[in-house]
Amino acid sequence: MGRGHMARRNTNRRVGIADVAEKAGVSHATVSRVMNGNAAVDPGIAARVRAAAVELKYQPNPVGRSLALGKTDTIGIVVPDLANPTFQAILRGLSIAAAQDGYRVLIADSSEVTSEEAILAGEARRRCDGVVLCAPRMADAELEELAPTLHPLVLINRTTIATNTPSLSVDYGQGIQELAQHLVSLGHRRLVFLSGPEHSASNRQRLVGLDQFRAEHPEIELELLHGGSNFDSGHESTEAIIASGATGILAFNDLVAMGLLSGLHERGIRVPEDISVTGFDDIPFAKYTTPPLTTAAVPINELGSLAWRRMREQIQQAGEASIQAQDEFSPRVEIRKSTAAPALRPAS
Amino acid sequence: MGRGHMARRNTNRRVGIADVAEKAGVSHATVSRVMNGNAAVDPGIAARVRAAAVELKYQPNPVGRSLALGKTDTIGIVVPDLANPTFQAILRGLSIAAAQDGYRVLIADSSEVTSEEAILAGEARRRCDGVVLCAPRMADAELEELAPTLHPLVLINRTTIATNTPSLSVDYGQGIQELAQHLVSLGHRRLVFLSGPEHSASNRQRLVGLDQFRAEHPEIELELLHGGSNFDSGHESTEAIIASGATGILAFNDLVAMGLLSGLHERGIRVPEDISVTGFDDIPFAKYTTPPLTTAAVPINELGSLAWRRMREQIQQAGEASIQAQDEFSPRVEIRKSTAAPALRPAS
DNA sequence: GAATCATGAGAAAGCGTTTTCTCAGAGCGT
DNA sequence: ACGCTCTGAGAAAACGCTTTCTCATGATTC
Repeated sequence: MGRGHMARRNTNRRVGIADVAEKAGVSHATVSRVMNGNAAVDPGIAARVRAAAVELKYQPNPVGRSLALGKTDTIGIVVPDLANPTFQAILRGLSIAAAQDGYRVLIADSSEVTSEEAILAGEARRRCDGVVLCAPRMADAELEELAPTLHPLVLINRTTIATNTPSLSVDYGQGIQELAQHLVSLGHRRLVFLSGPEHSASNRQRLVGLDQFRAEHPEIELELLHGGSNFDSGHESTEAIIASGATGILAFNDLVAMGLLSGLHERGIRVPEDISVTGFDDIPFAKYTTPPLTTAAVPINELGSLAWRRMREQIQQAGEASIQAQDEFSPRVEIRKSTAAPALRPAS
Repeated sequence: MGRGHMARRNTNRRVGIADVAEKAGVSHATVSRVMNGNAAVDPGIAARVRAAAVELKYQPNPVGRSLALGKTDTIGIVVPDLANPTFQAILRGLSIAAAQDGYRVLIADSSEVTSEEAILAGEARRRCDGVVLCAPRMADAELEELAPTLHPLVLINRTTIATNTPSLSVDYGQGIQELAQHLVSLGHRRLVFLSGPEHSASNRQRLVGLDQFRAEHPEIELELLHGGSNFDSGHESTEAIIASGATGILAFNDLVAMGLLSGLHERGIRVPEDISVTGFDDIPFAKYTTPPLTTAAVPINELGSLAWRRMREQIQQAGEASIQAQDEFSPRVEIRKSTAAPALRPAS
């Protein structure tokens, strides 16, 4: 009995707009108006409403708002691995920048499972006003197909052919060339590139950069060793690196370099006296390794905040489809102590 | 003209339940039923609906669902600083564990601004089904008052008096005692504790642990130096540490220890030959520093997943208020290479 | 003083779902 | 055959808010 079949629910219910309206003796429309300052409302009434609101500790339900407004004030980010400092930094920069504009970020960790990325991104998009996607291993075709469905979208380290999705990328090809150049100018003649995951887009970029390097430096011996993208894979490559006889090692990234550093240390190989090692990314820890790591610094903190700026641009100009910026960062070689001239030219 | 004043919107509209219903020739109620498998529905009709759904690529709008269901399948986490590996690890563990149960996580970084934490937590709570709160510096009174309003809540490294909010904490007091004990048993007699942020709850715990240690070891000289919680503060303390004349340093955490390590290295002080240094937390990088860091390992990956488990318990037993578990982890001392017997007993 | 206008508040539709309520029709027993 | 129960589908309410529409009231103007 009672008026509605759900009347009972109203006990222990969270305070809603209706409660405020009742207390202030106005309609909920008016409450909404004063809360959002949308239309002109009599100052006296407005004051009464506001008083009622604070007294009841009224806080608008964001889900209701979202449904009515068609926006969630939330953006999603999908990353392949939250354990990677690079993605941690992007997430952090994004979160802080977005927060400044009143947006929150929802995170989706694909745990390196490439096949899940598209699904996660889609789900995130439905819950959020936009998505920033880090999917280094997703196939180009899949990305191309997925991108338009995600629309407010910004890509990290990937680009699409269609020019309407902004992307931020790092010129890994140039960075790795500069690192190689650095080693060569120190006197190294035998290098090895300890490569990253096979299907990683950024690894491919490094590879083409190194091809170019080879073309320009035919005198340099540059070997390629397969590895992964984390500590352990760097550590596991220690023996192979030693066996290679190279004096200069280009590790896929800082994590790999650090794993390698620790492996070499265990084996009693001195860095940089016996072998020079470079990383990539300049994660916060890179300058605290022993020896401090020579690496290619990518402006990791800016990436996140710029990602947000690009996202915001899209959200604001909703509709008016325009060509989006494709930002590319040039890494800057950060010479520290893990590289030096090779001690003696080894017999070749 | 047209039927409603918003009819125009229906162009370029996302496909909704109504579209599926129309295509399948049923009511939207029926579509909902087959999508959720809630009530029995004729297999033939169900098939028709499902076909229509896939053909239109229908994906239910989560905001609509959330409003109707009163849940968002999302939990929030508020952390003081996403740059800290400890919180990164908690976030990661939480995110992965929650994802396994179909939940997502929304992140709120308070950027160390204690006064924002309560607000952020409140906002997060309104958007989510629960909140996990890391607020090491929030005043006890404020926490006590805030906790009930956040209800499905799990606290990290904080506890409340009211026994109905689960909390996960690390026994920092015990851990620091064991580290001190370790140094003493190596032969150190002059120690300094390089403390963390003044109002940090976990710092206070370390302090009481050390008081107890002092009581048990009146013969040991234990000085206290004020510091912070990150790399830089550890680095900045280098001179003070050297000046202290101590041979065994208990750093607030691994970050501080690493900063100190690098500062000592720059000054030519050898670790562990001249000075022994310990950290706390055992962040992933701790075993790759040079020398590898002796530290107290907290099961950082478990923290996140256990936080989710406790959260899930609360979400499931919604209503039936029961006493919640207060989990406490005992850190395990991880002896590596940054600690050793002091070279010579310095003149005292 | 009557007609016009501006102001501002309430009624109601709409956002996209789920779920209750209700009722038509089929199947069954007697 | 009649009425009964049962199955299953549609109508409509509900979730909590925003916003359009509408209309009353008081102010303004000729």
